Amino acid sequence: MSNKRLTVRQIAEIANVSIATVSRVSRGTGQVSPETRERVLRVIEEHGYRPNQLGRALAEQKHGAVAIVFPGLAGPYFSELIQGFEYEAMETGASVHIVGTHRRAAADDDVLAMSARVDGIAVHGGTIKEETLRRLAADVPVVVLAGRPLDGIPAVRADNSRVAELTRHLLVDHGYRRLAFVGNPDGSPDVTDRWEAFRQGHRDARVPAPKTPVKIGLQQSDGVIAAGELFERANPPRAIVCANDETALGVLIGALGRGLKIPGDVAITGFDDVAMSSLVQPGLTTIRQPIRELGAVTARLLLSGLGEPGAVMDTVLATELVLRGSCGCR
Amino acid sequence: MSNKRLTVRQIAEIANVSIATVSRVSRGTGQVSPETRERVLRVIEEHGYRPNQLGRALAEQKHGAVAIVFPGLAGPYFSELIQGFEYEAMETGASVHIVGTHRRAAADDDVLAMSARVDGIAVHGGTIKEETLRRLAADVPVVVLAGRPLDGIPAVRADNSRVAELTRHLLVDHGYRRLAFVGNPDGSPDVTDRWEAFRQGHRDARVPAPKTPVKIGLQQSDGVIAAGELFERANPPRAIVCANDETALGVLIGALGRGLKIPGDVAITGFDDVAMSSLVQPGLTTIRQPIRELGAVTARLLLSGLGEPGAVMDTVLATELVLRGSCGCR
DNA sequence: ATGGTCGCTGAAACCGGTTACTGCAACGTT
DNA sequence: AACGTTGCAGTAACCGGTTTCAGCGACCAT
Repeated sequence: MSNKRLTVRQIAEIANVSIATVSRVSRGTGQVSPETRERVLRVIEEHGYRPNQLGRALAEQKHGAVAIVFPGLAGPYFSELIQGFEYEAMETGASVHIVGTHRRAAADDDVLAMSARVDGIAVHGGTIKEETLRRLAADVPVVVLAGRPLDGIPAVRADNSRVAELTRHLLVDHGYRRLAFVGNPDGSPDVTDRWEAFRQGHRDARVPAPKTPVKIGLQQSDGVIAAGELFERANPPRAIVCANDETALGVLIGALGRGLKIPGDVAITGFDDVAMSSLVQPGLTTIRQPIRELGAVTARLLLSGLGEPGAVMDTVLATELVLRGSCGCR
Repeated sequence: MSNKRLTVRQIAEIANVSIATVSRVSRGTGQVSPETRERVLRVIEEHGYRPNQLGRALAEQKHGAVAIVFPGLAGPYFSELIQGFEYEAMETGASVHIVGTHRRAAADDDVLAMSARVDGIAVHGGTIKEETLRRLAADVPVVVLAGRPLDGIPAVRADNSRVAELTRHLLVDHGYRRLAFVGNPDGSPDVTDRWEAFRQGHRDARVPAPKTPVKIGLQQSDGVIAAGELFERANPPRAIVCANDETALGVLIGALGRGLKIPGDVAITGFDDVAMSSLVQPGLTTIRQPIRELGAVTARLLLSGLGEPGAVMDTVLATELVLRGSCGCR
């Protein structure tokens, strides 16, 4: 029943005014006499007129939309992140495009093409090549989400260095030795930082750190796989620091499935503090990062225009150590 | 370094042709002599010209974009679904808008507003009011995803009736009595259908079905909560049929945390067959639905135009019973 | 030589809005 | 009475593409 939408000119004709006046009334700008406004409003109401988004966008020279680029959206982390971003964007009247690069061959090209459709793009750290990122930033405002600033491209991220504190806690407060790190530092800037902080924690405690991490993805199922590898070792780790809660929960499930006691046989920690982490038995010791806020701040930054002068280049949100049972506390 | 983009007219002037010719060359339509084409292409190449998306969209009267509306995107189900949708849409050159209605007060209005920005909208079952859905469909092509067709609005969904077969398997093949259903039929059409099929399975086996389900959300953490309720009952269920794998995994974690044996003390089943389900110990008996394909089919349907005549009104994708250890098999 | 066809190209209309500028009438000031 | 403001509304240009239609020269057939 899609009857053709009316245009400004038709509304103008019906209301017996010019298109300029219709536009002024519909967007509430400029001055219009009360009677005229009333009359035009009635006509608009009656015919359910809503200005065509394309015409408006072309005239205003802006899309009223932003995009968020991320690897794939598996797990609560990305869900929260995107919802935070989307909620904030919608609040400002901007719609949100998504581009998942996972499983896509020409991802970088797709991202570049997206620049023609939006007023700004948030790119999750580690999803596209630096070179692509630079070219993208030449076309449209860009913010790196969960990564480091690059050549004038601002970033929004969480304080990953707190993993050093967590590591120190395991080494010093609990006296554990033989820690393992689960996560692939090559995959994302976040994991790079956390692995680095893990090693820093060892240095701080003057304990030698493991040479390599267990390189694996960030999903719960990856954690289960990691558990398989770690617990089959001749000399399994006493404590496992995971790059995020998802993998930590996977490791935890893998451990429980093997009849291991947590934290008696092995301590496990994560990063994020997702909903599940406080529900499992024992509760997962982790580092809380404000995921939703991360997305929201990014959206705000993107939509605030990214003015040249004293622009914010690096926004680091505070994180917090959350001690529960899985590390041996309590 | 955002040097202003060149327009058709500028390219035309440089190449010494008319804007019509530039347009013809850039989009490869109409006939242009080889030499002219070559010359224009060179200019386009040199200046990195790419047609402005807004101008093009206005002229072509289409956005080149579709939207997907869903409650919230927690869990692997929505991830897969959206990725399937997005991948297929991108393949066709359409970009994807997302609208999460979770936590949003004016969700219905937002969805309606979105209709001005896209060529089609996929709405996940149960996210907006039927009335809104109807009004939406008056403006733009709509497909209901994981729900039933409504007044000429086509739907794409999975065969939920297989839950009856699963229920029969638990009742007859394993001889369990006292089954419980975890999931809220009021929340989504999928759960409504599965609850209905659960009762049908009881009728088929001539066993009285429980009066009410455990009304709870679809996330893993909800499953943990459901476990709390079920296992504290005086007469806990012998088998638990969950509305999806997420809650089933939550229930499983809750059961393991209480030291219960699966399937010895309690059998647990899910729906979806997400990655985790084959990794837990014991493996989760579930019903596999082609989530990705569901999203992809929806996108294809939306982008194929939804022609009037013999249009497909209801697409039901096949599901498959996957028997693993959690029901007592093996 | 004339008329018709074909291949190529350009002028101009169009998509549907926004807005700078202009004009007009009513009013107040000297 | 002449002149400057002020409030309101319309004309037309513009945003950046696509596409219809017409024109023009080359070629071929009569």
